[in-house]
Amino acid sequence: MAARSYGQYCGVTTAVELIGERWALLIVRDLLVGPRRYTDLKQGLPKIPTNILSTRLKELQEAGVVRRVPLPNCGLVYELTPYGRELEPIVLALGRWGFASMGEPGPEDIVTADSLTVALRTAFRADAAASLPPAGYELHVADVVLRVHVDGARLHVAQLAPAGRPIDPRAQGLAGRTAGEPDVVFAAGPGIRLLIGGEVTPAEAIDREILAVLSGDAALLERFARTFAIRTEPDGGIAA
Amino acid sequence: MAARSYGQYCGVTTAVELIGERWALLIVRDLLVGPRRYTDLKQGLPKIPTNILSTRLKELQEAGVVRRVPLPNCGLVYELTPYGRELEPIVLALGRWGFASMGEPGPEDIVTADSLTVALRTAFRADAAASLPPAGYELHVADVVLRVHVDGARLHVAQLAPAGRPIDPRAQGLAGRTAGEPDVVFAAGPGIRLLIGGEVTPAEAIDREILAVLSGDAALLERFARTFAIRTEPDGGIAA
DNA sequence: CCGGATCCGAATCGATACTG
DNA sequence: CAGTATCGATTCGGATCCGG
Repeated sequence: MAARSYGQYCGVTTAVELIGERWALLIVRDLLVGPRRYTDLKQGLPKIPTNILSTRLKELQEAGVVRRVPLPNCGLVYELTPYGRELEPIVLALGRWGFASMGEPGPEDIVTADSLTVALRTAFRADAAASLPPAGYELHVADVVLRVHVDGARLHVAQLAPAGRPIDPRAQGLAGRTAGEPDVVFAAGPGIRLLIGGEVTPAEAIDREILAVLSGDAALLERFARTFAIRTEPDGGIAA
Repeated sequence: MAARSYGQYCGVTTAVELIGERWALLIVRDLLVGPRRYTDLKQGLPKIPTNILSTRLKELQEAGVVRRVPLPNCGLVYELTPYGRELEPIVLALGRWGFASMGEPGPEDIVTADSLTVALRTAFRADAAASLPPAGYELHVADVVLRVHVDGARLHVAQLAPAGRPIDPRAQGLAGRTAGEPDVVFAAGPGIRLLIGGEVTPAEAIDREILAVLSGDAALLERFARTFAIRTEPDGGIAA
């Protein structure tokens, strides 16, 4: 095998040889949310060919990034090793960087539960959240529903939909019952990017129908916008 | 054009579409050191096919990462845009992450001036350096010679060899005359990785002929090892 | 020499079908 | 559920060539 080498003895080169192949970092992104079955990954990455998925999983295991874990009951999951988890700050930083270049979504572009979960993590401002009271949000984007709890500098995201079969049967029932009801429930389209990016205020977002409050206290959207923010500078750069 | 899309509306995906193609991040790595001509890049990435290099440069320009700048006298250089420079912490973090997986170099693996320069930046500990007196090092690895100056939390690296034609003719002569003579001059092979990784002490490195002091004060190697360090944990993780 | 463009075989990727 | 097999479409790699 010996993946096509760049022929350099250098840490960056080594890293790119390990996780630079097509799709590899997106697999890592989804596994950052939690262990996933082969099928979960396939659904979270609808356009990945199955042979590529299995090839990448093998390569990532060989690289020590991913581990294959048989489940006690049946089936198996892939999960990040501690070494793989070290990629978290890098993937989040890449997500912030790429955010500045996201235009309008193409007709084929979708939002998945895992990508949105990671997106919230990339935008999460622990510093800003720490000085705000705890809050629970329920966020609907396309067919994805996330229950988001912010408590001080801690962020917790649960995926209510699409509801895949839970990996751990003991988790059954916990999925829907996540630390009480949310304080506000709202639905958004891809334009939520504008809110995160600070290009519109929550009020403007509602006005322009980028976002709609389904229930709860609409005033909490202000707090949401302060908690999840990626401010891009005029030159495309990322502030703070 | 519309590069092969991953079909997701997500910051990480966007980032990977912009800089995830083969060779792209290595071009960025070299440009982080400074503006480079087409030929410089080709020499710094000896295994890149020239059509790939020009394709990538076009794509990176389109992505707003790289800018093509005609020189006043003649020729032209490529340089990172402010947006491209935002990748610096990401590339450095990737270099640290990949460092943990660098084994012995293969027979075809080389060390280039730019890759070694970036490697020093990835390993640089501003916090440790800040509490140490200023120091000048001259480092020889293969045919690369770097003049490294550390002054508090500031790191400056000049490339003495291989001596390419300077981009700015006014810089002529400055190349060799970099803020006085170094305090210590030493030569190393790929085993310098062990010193940076904390697997050997400077004394052991000299004993095992990983490193040889050519002139100056060998005691300064202790300071070098504290200034440039990537500590990897048993699981392959990266400490601090 | 610099800054590429062109051509072509080899390797990889993508889409679909199929299997234990 | 968790992949393997197949095969055409793309991309990559290596070499050569070209205009300034």
